[in-house]
Amino acid sequence: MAPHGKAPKKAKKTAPKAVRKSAPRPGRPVRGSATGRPVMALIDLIGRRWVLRILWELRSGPLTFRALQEACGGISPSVLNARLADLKETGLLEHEEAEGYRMTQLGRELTEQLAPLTGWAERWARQLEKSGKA
Amino acid sequence: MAPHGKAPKKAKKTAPKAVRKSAPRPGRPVRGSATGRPVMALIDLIGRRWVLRILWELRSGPLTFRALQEACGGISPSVLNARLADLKETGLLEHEEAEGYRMTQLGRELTEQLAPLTGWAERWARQLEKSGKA
DNA sequence: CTCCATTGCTACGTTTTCAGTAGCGTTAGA
DNA sequence: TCTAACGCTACTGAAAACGTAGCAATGGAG
Repeated sequence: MAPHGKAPKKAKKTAPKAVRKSAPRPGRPVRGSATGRPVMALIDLIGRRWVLRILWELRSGPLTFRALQEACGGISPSVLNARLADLKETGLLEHEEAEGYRMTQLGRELTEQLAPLTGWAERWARQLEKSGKA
Repeated sequence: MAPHGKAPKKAKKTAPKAVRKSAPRPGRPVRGSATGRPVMALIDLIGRRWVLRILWELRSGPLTFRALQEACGGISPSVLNARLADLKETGLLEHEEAEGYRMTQLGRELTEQLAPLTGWAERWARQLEKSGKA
C-alpha cells in the first residue's frame, strides 16, 4: 500500500460498532450487584424494557417474530431481536422452525408465578381512582 | 427589565431542558399499548430500570435516600430521584420525614406477590448450570 | 421459470434514557 | 462556627432504544 495516511474520517461520533452484550444470568455480577445471587440476575433481566411484555404476549402460545412485533405495539426489530437473544440465552424461550418463538418449561413456570399480577394491577387501578391519583 | 434583546445562545444541541415525564399508570396509554389496561401499566412501570430493585431493597423496612442509593450499588441520584417520583406518583411508596422512603400497603402487597420469584430464580440457576449455559 | 408475499433479521442515524460527578440548600449536633 | 449528613438538582458524556429501510431465504401461484 502506498504510505498515504488514511482518510482521517473526521472522528465524528461513530460509536464502536455496537457489540452484543450477554444477558444477565445467575452466578454473574449484574448491574448494581456483584454477588451473583440468582434473584439479582432475575431483577436485572425482567427489569429491562420489553422483557416482561414479550413473556406476557407469549403466555397463550407461540408467535412468529413479526406477530410478536405487532403484539408489542410495533417494537423495533433490533430491540426485539436483542431481547429474544437474551431470553433464549437464559433458557426462557426457544425458537421452533414451524411455530415461531415459544416459552420453555422454565419460562412457563416464571409466567405462572407472575400471573397474579393481573389481579393486583386491577386493585391498583381502583385504589388510584379512589385516591384521585388517576 | 431593560429591553435589550437576549443573548442568542447559539442554539447548539441543547435538549429541551428535560421535563419530567409522568409515570405509567392504569387508565392511560403506555409504551406499546394504548388500551390503558392496568396490567400493561404495571408491565411498563416495573420494566423500567431500577424500579424492581428499589422495591426489593425496601422489602424489609424503610431506607433514607442515601441508604437506598448505596443499597442499589451506587445508582446515580438523578435516576433514583426520578424513580422515587414515579413510585410515589403511583402510590407504591411514600416519604416519611423520620424514617425515609417506605412502601405503602399497596406496595407491600405487590412485593409479597413477587416474593416467590426468589425460589424460581434458584431453580433457574440450577437448570442453567445443568444445561451448561451458566 | 418468474412473480410475489412472508419470514427473520441487520444497518444506521436520531432520540431518549441512564451514568457519573459536582455541588447546593437545609438541618442538626458538637 | 464548624462539620456532617440529609434530600436532591445540574450538567456532560455514554448507552440503550427507536424508526425506517432493506436484505437473504423460503414457499407458493401462475
